Amino acid sequence: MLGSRKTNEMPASPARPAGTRKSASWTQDPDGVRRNILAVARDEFVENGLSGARVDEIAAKTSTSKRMIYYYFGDKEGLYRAVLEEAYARIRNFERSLDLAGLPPREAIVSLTGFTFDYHADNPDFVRLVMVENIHHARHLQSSPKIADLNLSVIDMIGEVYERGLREGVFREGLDPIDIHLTISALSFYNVSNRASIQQVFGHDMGAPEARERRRLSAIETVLRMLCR
Amino acid sequence: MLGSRKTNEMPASPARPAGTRKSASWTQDPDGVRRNILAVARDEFVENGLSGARVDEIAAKTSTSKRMIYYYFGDKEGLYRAVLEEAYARIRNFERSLDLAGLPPREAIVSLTGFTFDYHADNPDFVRLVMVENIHHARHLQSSPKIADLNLSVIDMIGEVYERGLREGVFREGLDPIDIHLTISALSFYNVSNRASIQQVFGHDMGAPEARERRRLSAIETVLRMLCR
DNA sequence: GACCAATTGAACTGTTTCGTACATTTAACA
DNA sequence: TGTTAAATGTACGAAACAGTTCAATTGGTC
Repeated sequence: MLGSRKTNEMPASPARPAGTRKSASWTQDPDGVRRNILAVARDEFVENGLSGARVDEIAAKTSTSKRMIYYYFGDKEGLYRAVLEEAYARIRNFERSLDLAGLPPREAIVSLTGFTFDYHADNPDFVRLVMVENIHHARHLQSSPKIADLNLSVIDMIGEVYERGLREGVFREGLDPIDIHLTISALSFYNVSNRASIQQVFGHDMGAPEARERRRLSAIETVLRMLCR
Repeated sequence: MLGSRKTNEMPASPARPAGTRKSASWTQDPDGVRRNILAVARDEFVENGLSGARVDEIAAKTSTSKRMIYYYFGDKEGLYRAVLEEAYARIRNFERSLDLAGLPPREAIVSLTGFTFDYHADNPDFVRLVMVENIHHARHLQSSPKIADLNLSVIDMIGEVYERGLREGVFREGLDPIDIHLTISALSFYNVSNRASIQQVFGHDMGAPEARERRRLSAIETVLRMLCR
């Protein structure tokens, strides 16, 4: 089975022909180099964790050199922090793209749960990065600015939908938006984060398309039942 | 705040007075030494992951020496595997202690969910170890014998209770015992595994007693609603 | 108290790994 | 075309680290 682990190649600059790494002539493309390093680094951190990842290995897989990693990111932790920030920026973007205000409460919850589930299933790298970060007690999230403010928007979104559902009489009272979010997240996260151990212990592959689809429907149903009267 | 990270000291042998590590005289207590090493190693692996943990550091924190680690466990991976096996053996024991057959279906599910939730909350080390193992694609669970058979019992237990609930008309049809288990696990695991990142992003501490209790009730309620007509 | 096997200590080895020094090349622009 | 600052390559240093060597000590047993 080939290509199960496809490395994010992404040439640093279009002017540097693929296969001719480190050729004599190149176009200045600091942003491309940065992105290239970040993509490779994410793969490595996701695969081996923070301590497990090797700077030399990352360097070897980029179109540039180890020198550039330190040039742009300072040190290994700086690189890791950049990877982490990018990952969180992405999911924020995703969440912003949701427009629940236009949907009836029930449909809004179905949509939110489905999208959240899919985002996790489609982006195991994000899930694994969050796992790695939690092993490190989220120390790097802490030292990183601009992460705190963003994700509160999800809670606000849920709060708005929940209020609406309450007024329309479809949702039951006494629920906490954070609790709702945690439930949706837990049901979306766990299948991906614990896929390997579940596979080993139960011989059940959560990644298989049918299993995933069944689990998706189950998650949506569960969240609905949690909310509705 | 002292003692938030209490190292499992556990002297290797009673005859070796605490504080007098490596004294001239000792009692033969291979099992005690083994347990001491395992306890310290678990702390280190749980705290730093497999790659992050340092054999020298583990050795320094035991009442014995690095030599003994290699003497008993072969190498770092062997030690890690032993820690992992012990952790799974423990939760198996816990699960065996449950007697759901004597309870009416609803109460059985309430009990199972509550106990599972509590076990995870009370044993963050187990949760973190499973996270570490999943980062490594559960490679060590695979190479370890005797892990597969044990946990199927939970599924059987759930299956039995579910069947009973169906016959008595309290549960709805069409559910899969594995799916039920995954839901209970997800709701129990996530709060612990992602506690640090949730704390950072939402400023909400899942570990605080009130938050934990609220979440516990929510999990039970959610599982009940998932199952009942 | 003598013997043997289990158990232990300390120093050491070879490798891995992060990070840097230093020289050099190149793009951009006057 | 000459100047300058940004960008890059190579080779190296120093520390960290897993695992080993070799000798020695000790407990149990007869």
